[in-house]
Amino acid sequence: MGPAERIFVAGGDGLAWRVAHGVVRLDRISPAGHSTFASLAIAGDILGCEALLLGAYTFTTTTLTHCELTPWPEVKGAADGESLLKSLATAQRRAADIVALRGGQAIDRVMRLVRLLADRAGKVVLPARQDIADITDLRFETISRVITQLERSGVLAAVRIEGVRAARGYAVRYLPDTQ
Amino acid sequence: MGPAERIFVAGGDGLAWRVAHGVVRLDRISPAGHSTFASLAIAGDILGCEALLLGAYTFTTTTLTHCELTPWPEVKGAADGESLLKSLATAQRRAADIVALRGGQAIDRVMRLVRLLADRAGKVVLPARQDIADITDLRFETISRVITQLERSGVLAAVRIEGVRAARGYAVRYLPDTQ
DNA sequence: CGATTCCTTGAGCAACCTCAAAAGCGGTGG
DNA sequence: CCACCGCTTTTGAGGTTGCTCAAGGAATCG
Repeated sequence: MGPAERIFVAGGDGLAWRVAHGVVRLDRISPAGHSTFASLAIAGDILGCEALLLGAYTFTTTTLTHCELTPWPEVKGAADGESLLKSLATAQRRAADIVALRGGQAIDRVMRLVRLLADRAGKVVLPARQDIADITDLRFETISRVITQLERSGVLAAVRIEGVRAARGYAVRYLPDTQ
Repeated sequence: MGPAERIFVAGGDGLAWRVAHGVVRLDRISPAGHSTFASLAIAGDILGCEALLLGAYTFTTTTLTHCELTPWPEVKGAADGESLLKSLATAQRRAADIVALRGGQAIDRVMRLVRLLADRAGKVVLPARQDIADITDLRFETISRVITQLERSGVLAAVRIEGVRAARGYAVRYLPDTQ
């Protein structure tokens, strides 16, 4: 799937998915109907497994970058206690990551997000400025300024990303750092 | 348990618990050893169920108010897929609540927390200023000023809380509101 | 090539932070 | 009972970060 595509909608029913590649945004929908950022899912995370029991998705999900999703569980009926518990533990840790993305100075929030999304080699395709702003609870103008600053200081460098059409990627310096 | 007591420590092993009453703080411990706020657990939430599978708690947990905890699951071996999945769904929603506590203006963050912690009747025992500050990513001086402002404007009123020794409680007006 | 959307940059302002001092609160021991 | 200690909370004054509003530039898509 490309960026900015809807995967499923809160309240609907359907399968669960594993994010094989890419970044997915989870939004909670208020009674009034407007959506607020709730969480992120990245490679390895499970999406929508609550629907297996409850028959309804909790969040509305949207791709923020090019994404690959695979049905979960791979084998029907294999959603046993152990795999669910592992999924729960991952979700808890991911939630703590997201909370951390909303604390501290603007530049630190953005760098924490960059590190969260970067692959081992330090390559990363960032979401749109407005999505980064929603994630970090900053304004998109602030995100723009911070990224400009990071480029000028050499922490981020624009690079071609192979295999992803029309996506501007970055190479990140100082990857192994303060978590 | 009283306030500011340690329940369990990240990396340790032990039982899982259900929060019957009170507010519990979850902290992630960095490799360097200093702890950062990760999440909250309130009445009904499950604590440390990841240790049932992994043999190690993910977070360090501390009580923020007077708390009652009960072992979970109530019946040994009853931690089946269904109850785990329900616990997972609750944890996801709680995580979204916490993320929301770190967005918007200071007064809105504090009020969102107050509403999250208040009981049906609108009574609430708040955590210490410093803990509220850690939760909302504000400074404790800011929390103090905001609470003073809420008292002066009549949104919060100091009250006696029955059955809790030496705890200053508040009554909250405007409970059923923007979530 | 025009339309739309996203991104960049600037200038002034408001919200929150920092630093500091003093007051309140709870426990301990004379 | 009162004096003292440590810790938390309150309050003030001034500084900084990030927000608001605005305008123009770049990218994308039909």
